Amino acid sequence: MITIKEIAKQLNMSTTTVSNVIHGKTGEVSPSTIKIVEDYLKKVDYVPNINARNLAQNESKIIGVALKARADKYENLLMDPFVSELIGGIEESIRNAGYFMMLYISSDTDEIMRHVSTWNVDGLLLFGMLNDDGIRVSERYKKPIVCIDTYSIEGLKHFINIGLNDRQGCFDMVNFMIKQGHKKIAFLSDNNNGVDYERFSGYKYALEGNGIHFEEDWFLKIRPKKEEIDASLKEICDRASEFDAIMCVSDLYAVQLMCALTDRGIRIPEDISIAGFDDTLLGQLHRPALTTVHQDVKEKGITAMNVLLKRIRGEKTPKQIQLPTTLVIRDTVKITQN
Amino acid sequence: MITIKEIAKQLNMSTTTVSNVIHGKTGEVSPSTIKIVEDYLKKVDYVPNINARNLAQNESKIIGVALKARADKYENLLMDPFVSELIGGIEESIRNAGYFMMLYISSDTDEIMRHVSTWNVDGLLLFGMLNDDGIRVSERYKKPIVCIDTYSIEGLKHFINIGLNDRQGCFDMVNFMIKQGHKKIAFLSDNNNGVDYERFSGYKYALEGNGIHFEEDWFLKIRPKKEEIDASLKEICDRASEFDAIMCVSDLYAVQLMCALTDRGIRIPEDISIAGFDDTLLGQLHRPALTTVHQDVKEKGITAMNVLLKRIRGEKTPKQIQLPTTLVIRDTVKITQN
DNA sequence: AGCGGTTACTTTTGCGCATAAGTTTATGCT
DNA sequence: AGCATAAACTTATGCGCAAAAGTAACCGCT
Repeated sequence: MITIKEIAKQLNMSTTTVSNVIHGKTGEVSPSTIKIVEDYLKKVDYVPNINARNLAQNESKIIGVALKARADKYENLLMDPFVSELIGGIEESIRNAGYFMMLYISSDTDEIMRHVSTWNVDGLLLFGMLNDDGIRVSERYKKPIVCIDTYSIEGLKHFINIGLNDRQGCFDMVNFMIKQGHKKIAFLSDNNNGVDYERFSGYKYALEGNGIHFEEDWFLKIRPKKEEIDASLKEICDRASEFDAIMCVSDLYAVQLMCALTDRGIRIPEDISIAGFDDTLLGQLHRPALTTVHQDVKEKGITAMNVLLKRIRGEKTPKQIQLPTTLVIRDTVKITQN
Repeated sequence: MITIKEIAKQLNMSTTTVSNVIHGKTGEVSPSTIKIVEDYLKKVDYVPNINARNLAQNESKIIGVALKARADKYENLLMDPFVSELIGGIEESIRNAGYFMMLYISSDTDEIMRHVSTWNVDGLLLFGMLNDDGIRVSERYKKPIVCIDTYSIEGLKHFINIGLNDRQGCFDMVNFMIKQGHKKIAFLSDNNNGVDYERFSGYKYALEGNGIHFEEDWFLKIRPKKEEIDASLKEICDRASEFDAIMCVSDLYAVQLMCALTDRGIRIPEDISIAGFDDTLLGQLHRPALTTVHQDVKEKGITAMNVLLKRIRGEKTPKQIQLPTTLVIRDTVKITQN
């Protein structure tokens, strides 16, 4: 690996001159020298040593992207098309901005924050809730942090959040279902926090707004662990006849549920209607095609990165951005002709 | 960010002593001093500056993971569940080994190699074919490179490859279909190189081995671009009646095709049988559930990383590893009872 | 001639760390 | 006592780069 020093020696000049050419400080160097240096740089295919550069400049040009995997949820967070689509959008933005992406998947916020500090990354994108302990650790990390989909009170206090109008999205969908004559609508989720809680709230408001009384046991709790999911889905299927429809907190669950229902001969949407949330490939490529709440995942990733980059450059940004949702009516919610 | 120098000053000792404690060189420091330093380190939560460390040691503890996106194929490679599952496996291995993952998605091999050199990454994992130009550039990069799923002659000559018995997998599946009475079996793919070619070969061998003559127009070429895929799928559906079955080069295409067929009232497997390849979530969560060739994607990622790590440590490894496939018989290939 | 200012450089310093080389003190051994 | 040696340190150097500070030559102007 050739260094500036070596180049300077070969060309009989100082390292500063070479460095100036590299950084396009044309005012400092004569045109003829510039030419000489540039030609030589090209000839030897000079590549700067990033560690040296970062050490000297105290920056890293790295954006940390931390996915807080919930150990109980999936073996691999990336298995959810929602997450991989998000990462795709983020990666693209990072690259376009001339930064690099350090992908970090862990369930240990502390570990994440430690790594981020170690690497001196210029900014951090957090996906998944931060517990209060994690927030405490992150206090020490002085660079910008942008969260995606956080509803943690502490998190919102400390960080910028790029979110979604989750409540509204679910509200709209449940309203739509009610308008189609559905009354007994269950809600399927694996927990009652953060995003899931918001969506649940939207669901509940829609019920109440239409004079439908929400029964506690309409909240269908799914256990997502690999070894439990089948049993969990079975329980839910067994209760399917109690409901007109099930509002699922994500496409992934909606599709898993539909498979389980179909396997038991329960027809969608004739016997029961299903709605999802996220509008991922999984729902698009299912038959019947999933009626779902669309969010622009890629846009979310891009927005988050743009905000982060602005903060890195010291510009002001809103503290909170909520992206809109739209309904995508396909074939899993029974339509009433009128 | 506290530095070793500062710590040394506070404790009235030399930086070397502090450094020695950090690196566990207990032979060089008295137990009492170790205690003092360790306590202080914990107290101030010392985090080493990675750039300085790497500069001094000439290493980076970064593993580059480069996905060569084919610009024509998907907007986002990560959209394919196969890819995201692979990344998940790789990330886990990298983290367990105490390294970091720099994810890089690009269609420009040159750009990738340049970045890799810049960052002085300790090793590189390449997914997607390398053109000869890319290989030329990579010559300059002196550290280990492991490819995943490469069949490029030049690539195989220069790098380690972790692959799959693609040919055998397809051969087995087509044989199975023939045994179930299928005769006119088409092959669906978007190109005729690398992995796709291998799978195609397996398909062809199986036909020939069973005395079925392969007609050129049994190769169904799909155009994966977003704006063309629907038209492309339509053309294929229009020819569906010509075939007993379609062997698809990937689950993604298989599922897309099934949707297109279903939408046209063509029943699977009654009217036509479909088989996929990869065994991703997409096929598992489709109904009818996709009959497909299974590969352990996560295992592939882990294997690739392990080989790479061995090479980084200077250990010997095989130049080529081929993972096995197994058939997963579900519901999209019509079964003949006998 | 003498001065300010500009151009085109070079020398020097320091980023934070690891480590080779050097120093001092204590310990063991004959 | 004298000397080798080990233990427990410190000092000094360099990784490759960026940038502050320094220098030397020259130009135009009064």
